[in-house]
Amino acid sequence: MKYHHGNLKEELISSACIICEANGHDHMSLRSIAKEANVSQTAPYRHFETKESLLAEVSKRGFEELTDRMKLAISKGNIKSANDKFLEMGLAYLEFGLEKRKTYDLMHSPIIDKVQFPELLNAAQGAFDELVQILKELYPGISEDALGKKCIKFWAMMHGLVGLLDMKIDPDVGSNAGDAMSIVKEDFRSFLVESL
Amino acid sequence: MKYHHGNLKEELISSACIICEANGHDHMSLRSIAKEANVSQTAPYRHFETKESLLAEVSKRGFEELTDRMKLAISKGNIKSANDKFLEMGLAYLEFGLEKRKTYDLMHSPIIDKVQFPELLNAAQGAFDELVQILKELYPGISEDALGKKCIKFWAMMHGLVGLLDMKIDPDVGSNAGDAMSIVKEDFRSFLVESL
DNA sequence: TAATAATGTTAACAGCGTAAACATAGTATA
DNA sequence: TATACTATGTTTACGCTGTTAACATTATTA
Repeated sequence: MKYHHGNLKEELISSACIICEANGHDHMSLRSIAKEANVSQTAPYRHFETKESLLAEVSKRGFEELTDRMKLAISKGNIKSANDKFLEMGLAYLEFGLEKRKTYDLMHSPIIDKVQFPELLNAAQGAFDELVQILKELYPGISEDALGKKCIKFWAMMHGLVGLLDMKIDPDVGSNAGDAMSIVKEDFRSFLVESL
Repeated sequence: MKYHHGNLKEELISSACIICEANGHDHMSLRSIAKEANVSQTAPYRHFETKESLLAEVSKRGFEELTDRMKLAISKGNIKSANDKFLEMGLAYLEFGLEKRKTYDLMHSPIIDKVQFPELLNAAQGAFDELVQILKELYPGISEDALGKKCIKFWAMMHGLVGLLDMKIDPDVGSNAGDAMSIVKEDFRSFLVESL
């Protein structure tokens, strides 16, 4: 049993990522993460100033994965048109939000002030930039102003869609035709096309 | 100094509403609320099973206020067309989300399982129904299926817009033309019109 | 009037984030 | 190589939290 762990910081982060996605960030205690790493309850403080800064790291990795997924989605070999790229990217965003719902919640939780964590802010901006790029391709020659509005519109819509699925409000207006997720995923293409 | 407070439940709720909006729901302790009501730390447990159920009540009142604002917005005397009604309602939604940001966060926070609080679920559905009604007016004779999609689209967009403003991502794509809120509010009408 | 229900208090529990003081291991310098 | 320094761990302790159990007081009902 060695005194120094050797790779504690990394293990704490990846543990935190797992626990966060499993339990939600508000059911995740620093102490339990430390215990899982077989380390004393205060050991994390050699690597993170506060619990919040560990959560910021988890959030950052979330945005990095989201960015990766968005990039991957538009680089699939058989996709040519900007339109298709955009739709694939939107789907990738949605899928990330649905698959990693708890992490997604953390990423958008007000408990972490992104201004206080520049690297996190940067990671979030990275994902947003993917949308900007694809919209520039989709609307060549668009003015900066119009582009800004498009970005807001689509980012908001995608973010809103993910959020909607968590609300238990039935989005299909009274009928009981299955859960929101399947509806959205099925119809997402036509849904977005209509919005273009 | 009387032993029985007389109106404790109501006072706890309204205190909670205020503290929640001031500090955010995760910086609000049951004990502090009890103390503010000059009552012992465990007194709230005579009226609420858990802290969560008090928060559920706060959330419920949030949805009720949101619904009221949406109703009020479309009943202004000088508004005639369904189109205008819809835009006013959207603005009302946005304004609520921005003015009562912390409460809005609670209302959409995953820490409260709406299924566990039927009255809360009902209140949330009430707000959603306002959107459904105005969209039915806006698109007379629309199929249930198409209506469902419209609802999802606009609810998601409005919810997403509110969420966007909290993210520190600069939504105007690089320029520094002020904060997101003013941009969105200024351009909201043309923004939504474009989306209709 | 007596019993009961409603609503308050006090005391206590375990879990939490965090700080301070201390211990050990690895690294750089003389 | 010996020594100082830094990085990284542990132990202990503090105040705050949500919640439960046992008890006290008031209001209501039979």
